[in-house]
Amino acid sequence: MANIREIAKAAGVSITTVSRVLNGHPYVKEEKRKKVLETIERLEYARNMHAVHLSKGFSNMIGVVLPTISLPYFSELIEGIAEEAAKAGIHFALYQTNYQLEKEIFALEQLKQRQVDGLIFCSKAMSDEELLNWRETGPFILCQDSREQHFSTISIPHQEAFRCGLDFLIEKGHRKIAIGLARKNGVNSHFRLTAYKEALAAIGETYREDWVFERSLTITDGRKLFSEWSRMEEKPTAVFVANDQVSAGLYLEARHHNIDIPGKLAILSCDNQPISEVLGISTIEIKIKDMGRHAFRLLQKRISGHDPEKQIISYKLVKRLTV
Amino acid sequence: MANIREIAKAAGVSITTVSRVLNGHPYVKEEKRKKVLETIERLEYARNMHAVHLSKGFSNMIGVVLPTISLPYFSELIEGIAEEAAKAGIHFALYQTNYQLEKEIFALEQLKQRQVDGLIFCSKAMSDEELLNWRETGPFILCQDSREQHFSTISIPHQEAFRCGLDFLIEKGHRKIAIGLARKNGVNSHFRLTAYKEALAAIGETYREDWVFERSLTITDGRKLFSEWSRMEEKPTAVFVANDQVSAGLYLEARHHNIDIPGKLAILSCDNQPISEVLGISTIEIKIKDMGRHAFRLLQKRISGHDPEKQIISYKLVKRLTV
DNA sequence: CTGAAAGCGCTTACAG
DNA sequence: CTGAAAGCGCTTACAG
Repeated sequence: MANIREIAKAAGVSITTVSRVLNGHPYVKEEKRKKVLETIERLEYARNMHAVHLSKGFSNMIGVVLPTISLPYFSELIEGIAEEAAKAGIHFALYQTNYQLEKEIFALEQLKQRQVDGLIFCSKAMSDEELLNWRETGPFILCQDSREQHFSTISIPHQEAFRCGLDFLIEKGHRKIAIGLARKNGVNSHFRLTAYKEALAAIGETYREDWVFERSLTITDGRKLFSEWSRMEEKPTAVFVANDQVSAGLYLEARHHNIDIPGKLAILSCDNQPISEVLGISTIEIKIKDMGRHAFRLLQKRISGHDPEKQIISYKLVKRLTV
Repeated sequence: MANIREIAKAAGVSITTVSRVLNGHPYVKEEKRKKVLETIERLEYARNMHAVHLSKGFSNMIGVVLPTISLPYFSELIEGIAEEAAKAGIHFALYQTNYQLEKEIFALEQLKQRQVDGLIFCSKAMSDEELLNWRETGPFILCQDSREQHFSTISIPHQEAFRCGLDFLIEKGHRKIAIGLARKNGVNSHFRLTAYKEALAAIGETYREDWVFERSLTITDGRKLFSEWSRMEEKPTAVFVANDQVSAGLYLEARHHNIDIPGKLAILSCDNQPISEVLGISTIEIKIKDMGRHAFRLLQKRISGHDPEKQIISYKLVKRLTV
């Protein structure tokens, strides 16, 4: 395929001039510009971006690190990122980790090798302390809270939001409340658990470990959660789970077994995905797509040398029929 | 950041030798190899991949072109692609098009500029004829059927699969059957429509345009579909829709209005996502993730110079409670 | 406004 | 086994 030298020769100008036309520089006589453009068209020339990247030192590509894309939470987050990235003419590569540390390290190595200009961690397994070691490697941001001041973060105030949901349940008369968490060791789960313990303390209930369900992420997990609930001797009257997929599974399975909702079992979740609306499930709305959009802009700022900053995304209780 | 020259100097060897170590070439004295590795470690050296790509002429990165990632169909497809790509140590960039022609052209231009080594079209708006003009640009494959012999394709035999679903409905006594399609002008929709017309002809029913719902993709679309159904003077007794999201929306809304399913309204869809299992919706199972895996391998073959080939993914009728 | 030349950081025949 | 040198295809001060 043609390269810049051939274009220059064919158009009867210097390589420099071709490059100027390519990059939209001013100071090129209109006549020459036309000639060059014409030649490019005729020879079907396209720049070799590898050379451009080597020369310029960056690639206009960022990396998005996440456990899996098949959860609505993450695919919405990506949508938001993708939207802003497209506007800015920036590409992105996806690094699926399944929360495996080595996959996260792999992504960081890509950053080090300049494969990408920056990284967005949608969620991670690596500890903040460990990630701190990579600080000099290149710019990255987190879509979760961190007290580490060197990290730019965008997050939902999970503790506060979760507490808001718990208080709503309590206000509705519930005292026997179980919760479902996405991961055992995630940051978000940590904050939610804290909110849970605080809320229990506030109403004088004791914390029961068997009322904290873990690894609840999918519809299928929600269905399993119902089985566990129904096998319990002493049953919680309300279950507050991590996302609408879980609540959908739980709700549908419960309905299937003719459980009175919210009479016998109240259900609350987070996200406000379409499915929760169809099913009439009460939920805490989180604007995930917005978070993705902001995440991208935040990374852009870091890439262009701004100091780290912390951003917060708002949430909102959506009352429907399951509480 | 350190470059290969500094490593060479610090290790007391030539640049060539460092490169050999980096690339795992044989013929490097163990002693030197160790020394180089040590130096790399000490200086925290990482290759600048832009230079590697320029030198080698490829980037180990492919592009995945798709309308949106927030539909389960596509996110599963990506999962399959991602899985194989990770095994092969290949990255991928996502190009979301929303079926906009210029976005698809953009992706093809990236290919031309060597930004990616190849392209997987998960679904596209561009016609086969137009895409044919890009044949010389670089390797790409389609995840849909095409009679164009120059394209590698992997596909579900949509016409056959859809007919299988229709025959199942007919066998159950339905004659007034409506269908829902994802897009008006998609290839898949075309095949499904053909199957529909053939099935109607086979039972001597006339084709009614108002019984073909279009743009039915999401849960919300499924709910709308129910409203349309309920407003109809003459109601179809069965609706066969494009995916489990739509059938879920339709089913839930119908249940909400106390419609007897399948007595008053039979529902069938395609995919067999978890949600169809939870709701007990009959569906045609399509192994989308498998398709993604094979799609990646198919592209790999094209990239390494193999001739185009056509692959088919199997399907299976899953009988549950809605028919 | 224009061009010759150095530089980006690798890989890889080629010669030893 | 090893290294000097050419080459990948651009960009960008610098000098005019």
